[in-house]
Amino acid sequence: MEGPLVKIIAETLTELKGKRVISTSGTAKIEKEIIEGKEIKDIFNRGKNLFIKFPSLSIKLHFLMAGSYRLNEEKEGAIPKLSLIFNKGIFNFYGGIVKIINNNEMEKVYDEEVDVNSEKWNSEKVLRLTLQKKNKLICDVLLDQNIFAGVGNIIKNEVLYMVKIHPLSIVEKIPEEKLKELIFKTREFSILFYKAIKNGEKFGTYFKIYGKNQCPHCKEKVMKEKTGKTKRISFFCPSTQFLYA
DNA sequence: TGCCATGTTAAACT
DNA sequence: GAGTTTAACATGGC
Repeated sequence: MEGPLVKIIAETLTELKGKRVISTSGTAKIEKEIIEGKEIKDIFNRGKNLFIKFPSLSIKLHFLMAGSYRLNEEKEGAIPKLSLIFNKGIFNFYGGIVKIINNNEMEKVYDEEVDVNSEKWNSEKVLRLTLQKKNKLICDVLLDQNIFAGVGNIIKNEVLYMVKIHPLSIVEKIPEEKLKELIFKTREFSILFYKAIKNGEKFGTYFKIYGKNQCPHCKEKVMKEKTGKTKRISFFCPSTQFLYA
């Protein structure tokens, strides 16, 4: 699940703010008791991570591919990883990963300035961090959550296609202006993605290359292969997208 | 029905 | 020790 969707979930869950956790349950191997009796101070996302913030510590939820949640109901045939039980109501989280981290660490490790959907997104910082990965493949760098928090495999493929850069291009070989264009496009597309889902549009409405067979630009067959260290699938058109190598 | 994938982490290797 | 590969997790969709 990519950043824009997690942001929407975080916004949906803000109604839990101010609620006190009466008890907890679930299969997650964490010290759940530690949050019992505590009040939810905030709910927000940083990239793909969803944070439920309590005084001094936070629960970090990650949806991975197939995570989900239910508010005030159970999900049929699934066992919660974590349930937060309130005086009135319950929050259930399924699949994914649950962790408890302290708030100092949260602020230190999960930088809002690299979150493609954050108001504090800082393009100069993202450029600086990207340039440090000079000999890496751009397809891998785009998935680096310390630089492009919230960007997932779909956004990766779409933005590379939009700016016509081949996924196997090497960072230091890409002209800086072109790299800037790519960086701004990750932001632009992530916001578009967010707004589309908010407006109830179908998931995938704006995809041009992800999951496609034919390049919309030159009509050639789209390549589909696992690329880079991350070995995630890249959909790309070798004719339309230039290989900087 | 079986397999893949909007993803990450830790263990097991080399 | 560093780098790479595999396994595990969970489930909707094709």
